[in-house]
Amino acid sequence: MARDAARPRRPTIEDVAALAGVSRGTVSRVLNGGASVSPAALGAVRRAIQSTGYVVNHHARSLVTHRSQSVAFILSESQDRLFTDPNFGTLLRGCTQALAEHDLPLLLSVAGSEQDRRRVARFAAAGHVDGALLVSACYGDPVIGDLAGHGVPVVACGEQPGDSVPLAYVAADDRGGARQMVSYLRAAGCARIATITGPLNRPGGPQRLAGYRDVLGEVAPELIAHGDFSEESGAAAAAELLQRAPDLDGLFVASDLMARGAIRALARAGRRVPGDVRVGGFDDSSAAVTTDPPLTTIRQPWARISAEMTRLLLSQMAGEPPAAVILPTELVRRGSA
Amino acid sequence: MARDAARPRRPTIEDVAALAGVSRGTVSRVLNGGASVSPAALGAVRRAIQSTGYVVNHHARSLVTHRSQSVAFILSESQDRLFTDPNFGTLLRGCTQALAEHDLPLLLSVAGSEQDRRRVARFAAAGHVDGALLVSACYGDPVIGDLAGHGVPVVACGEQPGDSVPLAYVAADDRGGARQMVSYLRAAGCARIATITGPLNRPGGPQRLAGYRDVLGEVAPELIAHGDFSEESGAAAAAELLQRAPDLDGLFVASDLMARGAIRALARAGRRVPGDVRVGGFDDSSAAVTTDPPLTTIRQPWARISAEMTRLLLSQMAGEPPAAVILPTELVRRGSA
DNA sequence: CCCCGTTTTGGGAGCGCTCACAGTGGCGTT
DNA sequence: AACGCCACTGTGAGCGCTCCCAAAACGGGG
Repeated sequence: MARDAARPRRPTIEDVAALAGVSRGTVSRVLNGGASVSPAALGAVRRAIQSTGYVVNHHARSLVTHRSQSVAFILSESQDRLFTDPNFGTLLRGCTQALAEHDLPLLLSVAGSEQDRRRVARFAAAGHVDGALLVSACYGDPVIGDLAGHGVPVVACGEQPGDSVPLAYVAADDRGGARQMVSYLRAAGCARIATITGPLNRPGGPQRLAGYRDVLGEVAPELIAHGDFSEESGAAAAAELLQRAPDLDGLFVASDLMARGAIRALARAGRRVPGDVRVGGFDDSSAAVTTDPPLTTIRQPWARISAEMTRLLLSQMAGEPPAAVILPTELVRRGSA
Repeated sequence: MARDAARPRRPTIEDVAALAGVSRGTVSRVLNGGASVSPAALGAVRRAIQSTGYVVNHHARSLVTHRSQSVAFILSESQDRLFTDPNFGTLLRGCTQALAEHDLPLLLSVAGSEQDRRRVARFAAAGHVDGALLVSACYGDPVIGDLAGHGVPVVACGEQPGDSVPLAYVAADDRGGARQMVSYLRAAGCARIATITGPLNRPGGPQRLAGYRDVLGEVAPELIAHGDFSEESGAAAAAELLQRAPDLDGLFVASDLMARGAIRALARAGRRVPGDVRVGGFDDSSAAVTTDPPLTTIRQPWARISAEMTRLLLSQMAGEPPAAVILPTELVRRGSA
């Protein structure tokens, strides 16, 4: 087989040592930072590594260090909603990049079903990864407790309250962002501002509703409809709101994707945006620029979120206790409000 | 640290052996299929595994077997276009799932820059993964030759012609699909059918243009515009076409995302779809249902594509030679044509 | 009852690495 | 000149597993 011919035998640390005229130990020292290695030896080893094309064998190293040098990115979410939401992709990309800078490969685990979740938890708890980034789990997701409980460093995206183990997380200031948007709508002259919430058992859901209430106080229940962050649910919720409160003139939607659905539903009902109804979204995902008119929304700082998640994970892996980070949001004015 | 307390010492194969009253070797045999192990021993070992909560140490195993039991999913694409295109997500999800069924974790590598590509290639060639799924590389991407040349099993998504090493790939029948769509447009009465192509140095690009030409023969150059698969490029190309050939009444766009842009551009120019211009897309990605009107398009069988890619990779990992698979497409009628 | 072929089993060797420890030698002090 | 110190280097042990070979156990014939 060509494969065997092409891979005669990978050079080992011993080969490098022999070529450099030093011992295994010295090569190992060079590989791990080069402390207390003479300049001569260091040079020789570097040259030997170059000329043999040596690459460390992670498995051998991990076997003794007990660290796998990789982290899992766990997407705990029903399959279909998974990659339709542009936020996932943005986050995944950011984390891959941030981890790559630390030479940490990212293991992608999709845990859609309960069974998947158990499989993934077992895998991570078995020490196959040094830590995990957890995304979009519902509150109280057992996978979380399992991992953090087993002493695996975990950082979640979004707050995870009601969990016994203190869980590190990074989140945008959902509540504050919602306040920003609703205040903005009111300042723009809206008198009857409705909202479409996300699922209240998922990160971001309750906080954005709370922000809405912070500004408007106790609003009439007919002004609040619930979605599940998907585009279709946004359209359905908007139709429902129009039924219940035909006089609404402002609409705060808890995600861009739902906002896109809502705008479509409004158009279908003959309402002009922003003429009749001003619409504000949340996320500033790629969906925000594909609505007509483009969506005024709250920007989540995804790049910083992924960077902070990675930083927090690394610090936990280094033994620091779990921490939480809340990042500020920003209002992005486009055409819809 | 809590972490150390929670992980006293993971049970090893030796612990299991002791508890089951057998030797290491026997436990290992059970772990690897249980051939020539007496029923009594098998039962005892299984019970011991249960009660100790033993999980194999991949690193130790990999060290001796020289297989890492994981595969890389390499996205060789400029950063920004990466996750905006819903196709990537769909494919990634499909592959993750298909691999999970074989208990193979997926290592996600994003190789946006030339430097990234080298890093990723080195990583994969170093034997850290048993194989790689390659997505959206431009033709002649050096990363490909490197890997396949080093004897790493690779399966690409989309044809990779012009490469010296025979490379396994899975693709939808791009040319046939394009023919289907263009024929459909013509049968619907379109007399001046223009096209917006994808980049001609990327999988799918040239084939879809070829399919268009198969049906229409040598068309006037003003009917052909080029995009890069992104939504914006679709809008720009459509505007350009409208300029050059104001009388066009049919438009075949080589991706849904570009089609969405094109439809927006047409609307802006006052053309009604499908009244004035019938528009056909390609992909049937999630973008197809978010256009107005919904997009008539060619469905790429993503689920089968990921399944076939995985199957091909596994077969190559088992020593089979690389093969290619072309999957049929299907026309999906919606409102735009 | 012994012999021989066939399961089944035990355990040594070794995968490639890190870690700890025991040198080795150069150099400044007393 | 003898000593201690320090920077550096070599080496044995061992991480947890699989592989392989030889030994043990088991049966069925002769």
